[in-house]
Amino acid sequence: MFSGEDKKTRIFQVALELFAEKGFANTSVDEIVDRAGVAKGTIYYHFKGKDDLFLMLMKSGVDFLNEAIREAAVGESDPIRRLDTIIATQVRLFIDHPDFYKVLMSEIWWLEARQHEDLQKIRKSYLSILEEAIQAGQTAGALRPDIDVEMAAPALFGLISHVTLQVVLDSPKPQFSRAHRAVTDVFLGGILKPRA
Amino acid sequence: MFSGEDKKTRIFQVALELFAEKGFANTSVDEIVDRAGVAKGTIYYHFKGKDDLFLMLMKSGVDFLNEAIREAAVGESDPIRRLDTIIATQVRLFIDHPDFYKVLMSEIWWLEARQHEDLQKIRKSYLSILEEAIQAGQTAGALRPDIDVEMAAPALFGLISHVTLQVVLDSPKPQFSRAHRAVTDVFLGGILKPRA
Amino acid sequence: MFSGEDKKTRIFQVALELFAEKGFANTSVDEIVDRAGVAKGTIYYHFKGKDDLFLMLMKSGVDFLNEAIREAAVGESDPIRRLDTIIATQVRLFIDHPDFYKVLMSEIWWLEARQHEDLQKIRKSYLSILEEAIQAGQTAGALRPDIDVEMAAPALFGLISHVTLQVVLDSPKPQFSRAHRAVTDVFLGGILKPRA
Amino acid sequence: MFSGEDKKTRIFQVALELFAEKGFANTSVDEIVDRAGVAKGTIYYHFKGKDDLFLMLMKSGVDFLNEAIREAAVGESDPIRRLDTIIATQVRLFIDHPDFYKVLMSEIWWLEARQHEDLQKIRKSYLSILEEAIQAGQTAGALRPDIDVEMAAPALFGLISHVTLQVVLDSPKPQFSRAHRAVTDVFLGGILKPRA
DNA sequence: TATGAATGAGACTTCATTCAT
DNA sequence: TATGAATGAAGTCTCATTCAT
Repeated sequence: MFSGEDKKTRIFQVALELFAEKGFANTSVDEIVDRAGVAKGTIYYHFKGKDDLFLMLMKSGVDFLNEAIREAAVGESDPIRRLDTIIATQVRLFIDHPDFYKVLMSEIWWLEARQHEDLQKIRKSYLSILEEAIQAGQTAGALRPDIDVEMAAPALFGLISHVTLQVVLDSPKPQFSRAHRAVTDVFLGGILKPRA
Repeated sequence: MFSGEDKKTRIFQVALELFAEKGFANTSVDEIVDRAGVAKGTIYYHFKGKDDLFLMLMKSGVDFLNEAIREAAVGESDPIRRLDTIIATQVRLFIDHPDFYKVLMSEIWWLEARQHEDLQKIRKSYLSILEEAIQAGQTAGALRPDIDVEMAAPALFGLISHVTLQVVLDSPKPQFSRAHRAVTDVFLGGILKPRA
Repeated sequence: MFSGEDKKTRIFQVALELFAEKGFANTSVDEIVDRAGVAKGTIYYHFKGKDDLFLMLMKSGVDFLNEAIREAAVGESDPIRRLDTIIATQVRLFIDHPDFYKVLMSEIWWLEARQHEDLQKIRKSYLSILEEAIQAGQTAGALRPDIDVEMAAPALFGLISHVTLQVVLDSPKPQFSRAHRAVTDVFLGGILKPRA
Repeated sequence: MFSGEDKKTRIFQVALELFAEKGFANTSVDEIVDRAGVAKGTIYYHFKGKDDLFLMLMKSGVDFLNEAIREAAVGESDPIRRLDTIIATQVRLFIDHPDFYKVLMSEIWWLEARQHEDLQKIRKSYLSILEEAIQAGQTAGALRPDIDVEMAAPALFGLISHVTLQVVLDSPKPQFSRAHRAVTDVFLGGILKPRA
């Protein structure tokens, strides 16, 4: 016997699982209800529809990410350490919740084309967090002054997500430290050998 | 009246357009034939089905990319300049064919889950080109020895694709040079201010 | 907080409103409870189901109509004035409760096909009131002897309902007198110019 | 083996039958395809959906009615005979196609509430044919000058439809002449005994 | 007397695919 | 080489109804 919140939560979890396994479009409502062990109507009692369920899922995930990053960065006054903390937090989340980010990364390309203005906004708000942190570092004189800040934010995002994807695909027990090091090495230091 | 090859080509172009606009799953065969101005059966005369059309599309695109990169890199013996050439080529292709890469970037996350073993192979072969180039640079002593080469390849890929996406989204006339500079700046030099 | 009777009454009113706005089949129980401000179960506490609610609604409406007509006609001994009174009463009711009659007029065509035997009976009983009144007038020699009485009753009903519908559709403040005059003019006198 | 037109026609006929038997809302697409002996998709190949099928049905029926009336009335210069011809034509059509008119009469009440602006227009255009004919008779001095022409048209329509309904319900072999006589008797002459 | 989460049958619709021409 | 009417499995969603509280 489950309370109402339990069933809604179960649907949430199962939907995320399935979307991550097969993608949004290839997951049917039937599959969700089968695996969740609820009746078909229950989905439609709790959500407006499949799209709505997806939107809620993404929203709550991105909100969580934003919150986590803000929280992690709040104590850091040193700009570089703040940036590093943000990176670490995000890598950690990607590795802990690969399902979610797989779905997000896949669907992010169609955000404009649909009615997902909400998510679109959230994406921008997320990028702007990165942007601010980079900007702050630049203003403080810790980062190269010629860096194109507007580009650096999506660069960091792409970097993190693909490195983490690789790590997740490679090993059953994904290593946080390897991914984290790879990202910071490349992003902060570049791959070039520093000239003496 | 079109010759057979014309119709097949048209279907190819239109399919790519639509997949890029709405995603693979959200594009129906009806839409493709409508916009292409051919009859429904024509698709099935030229391709085994929708999946086959998609696969052909991706295959020809990635083959083209590989070929272009190989061609561009062939004359360069200096490892850093070779890497830069590869980056430039890829940024150029991303900007010239955003439709194709949007689709590719979206579907890349499901490669394992489906019957896309072919594409999976192609992805690996592509990453290995990057990997080799980086490895060569490292061996030659031009790159930092502590770089995690296996991670650097996907890192570069994510970096390029997201920076280019940003550039494409931002302006109707996407600027190659800005994207290229951003990628090389970050990837090669990192964002940290070099210590004097 | 409403007493039980209040809620039942509210459901009645709201259901009639909605059935009139959108038809029986296009009105969902959810809509009724939403607009009535009661919980879903409450409908099923007070009524056996949606059909039952509908039946009760129609029944009470037709009963009311019959009662009103009987009451109005009771004092009239002159057959023509009695007929006129019946017409006036019905026109008045149609105009005062357009919602109800809209629903009735729409559903009347399916009486046979469904389980609405009750309503079917009621319809016949209603038509027979008209028939009796016409018959009485004919017997008394006030009406043309060649009138087909069995046809005249539905004729009158159709006449009244459609004239009233027109009046209701035409103006926000439907005019009783215009509708009444039109019906009696046509029904009693016909539209032909009397021969001198 | 049926040609394409045959299947579409079959769907048309069967849909009308079923809508007349059970009403629009109570007829499922499954029932239509079952009785028509076609596949489910065939409906959606020929029509946009169930609503569209219904609309087409009503449209073609009302068009036919309008055309028939116009054709019948065209030769008649005498206003009263023209009116009588119109009535006769309509009664004839009602009796010959009771299915269609049952559906029309039932759904006509919800025309405003839906997207049926087309049908709404058609209804008005139909009423205006009646109105013109009545107006012409009045202008020619053949009809009572005090008749409210705007009301007389819906009056005639309601009269015809309900009288015909009665005739159809009463007997398996509906009698045209009885219905026709009843309508003209009432509408033209009224039921009052002419004063000497 | 009243509630509302949960149900599941069944509704409408989509769509990749086939096949006779 | 090309067509397009036809298909039917599978999809999303609605909704009257139930039941534990």
